[in-house]
Amino acid sequence: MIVSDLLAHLNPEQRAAVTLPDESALILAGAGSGKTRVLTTRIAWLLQSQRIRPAEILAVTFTNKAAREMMTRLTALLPIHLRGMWIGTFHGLCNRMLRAHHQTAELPQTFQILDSADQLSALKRLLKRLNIDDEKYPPKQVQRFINQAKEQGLRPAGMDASDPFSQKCAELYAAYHAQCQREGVVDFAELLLRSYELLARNAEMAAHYQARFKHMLVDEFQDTNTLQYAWLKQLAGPCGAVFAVGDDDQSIYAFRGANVGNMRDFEREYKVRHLIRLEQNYRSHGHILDAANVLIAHNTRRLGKNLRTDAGCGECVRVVSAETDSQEALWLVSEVRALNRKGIPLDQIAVLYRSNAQSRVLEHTLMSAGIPYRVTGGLRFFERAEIKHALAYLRLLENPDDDTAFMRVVNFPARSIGARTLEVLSEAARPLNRSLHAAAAQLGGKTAAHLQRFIQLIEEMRARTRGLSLSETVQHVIDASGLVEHYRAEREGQDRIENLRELVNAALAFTKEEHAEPEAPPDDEITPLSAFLAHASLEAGEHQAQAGQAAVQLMTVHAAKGLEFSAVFITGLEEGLFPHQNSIIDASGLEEERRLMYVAMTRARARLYLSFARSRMLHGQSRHSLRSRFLDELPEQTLQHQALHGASARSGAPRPHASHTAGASWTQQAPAAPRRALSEFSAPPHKTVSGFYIGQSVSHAVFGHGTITAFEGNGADARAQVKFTRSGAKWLVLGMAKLQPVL
DNA sequence: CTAATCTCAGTTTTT
DNA sequence: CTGAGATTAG
Repeated sequence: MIVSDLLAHLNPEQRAAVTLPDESALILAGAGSGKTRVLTTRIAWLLQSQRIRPAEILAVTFTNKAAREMMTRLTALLPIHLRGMWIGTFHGLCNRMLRAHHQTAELPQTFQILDSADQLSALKRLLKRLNIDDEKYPPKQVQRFINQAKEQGLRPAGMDASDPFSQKCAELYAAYHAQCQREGVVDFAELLLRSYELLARNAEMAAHYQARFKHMLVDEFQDTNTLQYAWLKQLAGPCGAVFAVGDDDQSIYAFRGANVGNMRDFEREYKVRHLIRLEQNYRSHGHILDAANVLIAHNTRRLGKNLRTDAGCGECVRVVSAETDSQEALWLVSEVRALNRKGIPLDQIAVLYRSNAQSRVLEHTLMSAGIPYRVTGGLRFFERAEIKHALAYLRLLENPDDDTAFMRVVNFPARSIGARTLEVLSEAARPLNRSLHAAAAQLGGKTAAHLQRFIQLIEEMRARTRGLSLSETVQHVIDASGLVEHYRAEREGQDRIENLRELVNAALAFTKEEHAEPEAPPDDEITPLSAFLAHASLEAGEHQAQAGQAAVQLMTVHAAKGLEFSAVFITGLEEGLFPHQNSIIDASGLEEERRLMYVAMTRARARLYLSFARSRMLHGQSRHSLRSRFLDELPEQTLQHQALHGASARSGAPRPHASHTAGASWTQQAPAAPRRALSEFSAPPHKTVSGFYIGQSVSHAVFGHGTITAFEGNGADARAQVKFTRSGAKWLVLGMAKLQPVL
């Protein structure tokens, strides 16, 4: 691809951004303005027209997905190899840097990365060890404190605590740090801070990197926190050109430490002469865009931006009021059907909500109607319990002193090593300042016998896996640890075993990928296992990717950022819910909620629905609420109102006299017979097994009423998982169970 | 040491 | 109403 061709396809602002001279610039990229395109084209332009070498470029993103996408697009664009270019997430790049300089950074070569859950359990262990009342110092709060401190670039020594709580937390920070150091582990924030300190303390090294990276490109700059910005500055040095792309109107992670102020600071500190606004929107139709523009204009302290489109006005934004949440869900189902009939694929329809709890009713209603859906969010692959168990064994192979991993699996599967034994062990380890593993070896007595067996098991595993490939190692570990055996005995264990097998595949795939990308740090030999473990920590894995089958997309507004859909439903637009109660109290919180609403609206291409319910089941009881103030901030001429009431309201709302569960009465009154629903779809939405299908309502002689949620096996072995209203989920052999369809 | 029972809180979460 | 986490009984 010739770069001039690429440039010809850009609009003037995009082109201006792509071809900016060798200096720092801030690009205000509105929603749907071709941000990624500008970023990748800029890199292509630098390489081809400016004779910049790949090794002189660093591009940083927040998510692995964004990094991958940039990589993919670049390789499609350019014939040359991108060897030497640093593209990745903040954490990924810091990891790479720390591995390369582990000695200077005072880390073991095989340091492990703690994810948030690991960090929390490490802290709990610490509190217990120090006999600290976790009522007074809740682990979660201590965790927050430490991470916030790190994100400010602070170490315990440099903290001046004003109150006793902070004082104690600072002490705990110090103790936690010592513990991590002893165990050879780092948490997410530590990756960044260590990397930052590495450069700050080694002028020579800093100078090396500063000279190397002549161009640094930053995606989603509005989401950077104080430490990430400091890291960038450190790496860029006085001469590096930083190309920052972001949108202050889409800053929705302030609650997590993101500092939009970085944009203003950057503008000032880097004396940015070129502030380019990308205001041409290629996604949404006119009315949708107008409505979003007017909404976000209610925020103060903006850098200022107004999106425009060449597409026509398009359809009006539909504002729908329902009596109850279940009526809202019923309406949504019928609307989804209508859209699908009109030819809009299900995966082009998104249902968004403010908080995860809201998905429940929606899921239930969609399932009863037989409409396939996919929920984004929830547990990801590497976060599943069985996977974390397997990884813990692997971590112990790599580093026996990793006490977090040790504690996780020392008694899993059960080996009769209980709380008492472990207390004794930890008591023994403390004065020695040794790891649990090391202390166990020296522990005598009969209680220690089981413990010795465990130590032996780990050592045996290490011996047996020496020389094996990565995937063979994983395979050996899941067998030898007894994990597979343990789950085989469990009723719900089949899925977990499946996931463990998947882990072996993941290891195999990882080995292949690494081979394709020869980007190992130059000076040190990192073991494949260590690299794989880092990969597992840094990339939690796709959100349960259901092999691309057409399904309605359900997710929180946060999760929808960066995505786009033909039709978008924003549900639960009620005061207290969206904007959320906890955010209403102060102006900045409210503005972030408004930005959230703005992000949600700008996901839609052709059709946007905004709905709210006057009463909603919340925490087990129905609550009345007012329509969201955001609805009143939209321009009337872009809207089209609809109020739901009457028959469907009654059928969807058995509330006032509901002594039986909503679920049971609901399903009986589900308006559409599922079989008819099937014919309404252009493509059959689900497969049938012996005449049954996922989402079907059935009844069983013993267990009562339920819904089919999954299938496995075939022929005479075919089994269905049924979620029973009263007795929970069960696997039933279809040939035996005599399930009756309920209409 | 496990299993059953109770209590209690209950936004959003790229790494 | 749910689900996690702690407490208590076998």
